Amino acid sequence: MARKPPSADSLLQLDNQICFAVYSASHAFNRVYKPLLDRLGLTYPQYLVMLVLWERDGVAVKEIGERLYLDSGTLTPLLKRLEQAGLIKRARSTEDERQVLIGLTAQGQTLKDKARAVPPSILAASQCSVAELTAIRDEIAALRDRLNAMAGVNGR
Amino acid sequence: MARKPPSADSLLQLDNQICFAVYSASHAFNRVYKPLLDRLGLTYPQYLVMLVLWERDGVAVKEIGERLYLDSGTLTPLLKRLEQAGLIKRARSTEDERQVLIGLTAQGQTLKDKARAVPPSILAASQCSVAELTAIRDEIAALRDRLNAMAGVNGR
DNA sequence: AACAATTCAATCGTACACAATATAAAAAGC
DNA sequence: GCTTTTTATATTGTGTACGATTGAATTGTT
Repeated sequence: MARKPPSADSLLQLDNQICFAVYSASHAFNRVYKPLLDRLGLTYPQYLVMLVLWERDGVAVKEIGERLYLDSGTLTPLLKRLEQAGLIKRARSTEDERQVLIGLTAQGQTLKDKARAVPPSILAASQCSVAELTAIRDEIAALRDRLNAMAGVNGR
Repeated sequence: MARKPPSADSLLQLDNQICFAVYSASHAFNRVYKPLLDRLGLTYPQYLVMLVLWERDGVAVKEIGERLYLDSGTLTPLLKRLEQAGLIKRARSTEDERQVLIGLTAQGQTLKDKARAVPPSILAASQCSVAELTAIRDEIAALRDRLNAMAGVNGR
């Protein structure tokens, strides 16, 4: 058995772990988003749901879950709060009554205009060029997809 | 009114947002970690606290919070669960009674040996070279630090 | 047609995460 | 010395996250 390398346990060191970098960056993003989203009356996961709906209206809960990698246990109460806020409506599909279709209300549609102000503010806060952010984004997304494949999550 | 440009609202598209890449990657990491950490009887945030303590024992709650970017509202109940599990002990500092010092129990020390198996498994799941992961890690950490600076979070 | 297997959403229990507030100890100012 | 301010932790309330289970609806198979 060989002796330990010079920096014993370096793999267990917090700052060496990519997962912690990602975990803490996620929180950091949330902190930057919060004041911006407060103006829209949304939390960050709620904002993600709205992004999905602004891309395509009238989606089943399951599809929202597939796009955001969230399950019904998370989405059901979140969607109820969005409904409470008057931004979406929930209705069982008539073709397949197992599904609940999520649609935007007029108010939910309108909110998109205010939301356009958000991404530029984030870009500014990151103090990065668009090219840099795009590169990191694609690397992280690729890493995420490999991890999800490993954990048996079916992608989009 | 002009027609929409080819990629109207591209900034609002889910997959174009780096924050979503980070957010979803963080969840993906959690999914990969879960079965590994279940064997240690830890959740991921609990594992992070243990990493801090394995690096240096007998730290105040505040310092743990600074390293992990978490506040007492998160840490207090988490630390109580770790105490319940017999991995740590909590004791008010005698010099400064505002501080609660967190120390490893013998059992908490021992757990480090089992924990050494975790990082290699993560590395394998990522299907990346160490060099690639290191590069992404440092980019994300740098981004996180800029975002935190923007949000007024005092670094380490 | 009948029934087993699957799918989808909801529910429940546990565990973060953070804002806001409370409390108590220590430090600073006068 | 005594008040004010700051600091460290704890508490409470709201909102995610996710595993496990349930129940209703659909599909697949015989």
